[in-house]
Amino acid sequence: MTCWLMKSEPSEVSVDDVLGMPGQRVDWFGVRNYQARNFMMRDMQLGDGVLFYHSSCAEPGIVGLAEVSRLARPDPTQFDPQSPYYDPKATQEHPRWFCVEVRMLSKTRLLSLNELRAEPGLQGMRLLARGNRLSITPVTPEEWTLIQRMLKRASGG
DNA sequence: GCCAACGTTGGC
DNA sequence: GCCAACGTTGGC
Repeated sequence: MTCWLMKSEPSEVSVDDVLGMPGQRVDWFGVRNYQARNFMMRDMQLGDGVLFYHSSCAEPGIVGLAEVSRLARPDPTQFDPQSPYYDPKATQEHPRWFCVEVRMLSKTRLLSLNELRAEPGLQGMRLLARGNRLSITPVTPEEWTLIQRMLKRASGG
């Protein structure tokens, strides 16, 4: 099993939003970066673990545990002229953008970006790499295990 | 709002 | 294929 960290802006789709959706499932629409798309298209498997991360907000960090619940399929928003994610170069025959479906397993405490940065075992984490802007990044098994342990600890220390 | 860093576009 | 210009991300 591969694990992933997936960023979402809570003003668009928050962890609580997903928990309120049928089956606690959400389509990961709106990815418009080829690297992130390729992770979804080529690498994600059913049951892959997902760290749900809030970005572009007051308290960025991990806020939930989820899993890949459906394999990649064309992102419908690319075909919708009313959508901010509309892509005029995409066609039904040749879609450009794909999305997986993610199912929230549990809300966690906020594991803040600062706390992740301060953890010696996470110095190589892709999320924390200088200049990283990717909205989907792989998480190694070691990082995954360590983060599970951190989530069980109280925050602030 | 600022700005560093990165990705994409398009002329050549 | 190069690369300057531009747009976006995302923390602060």
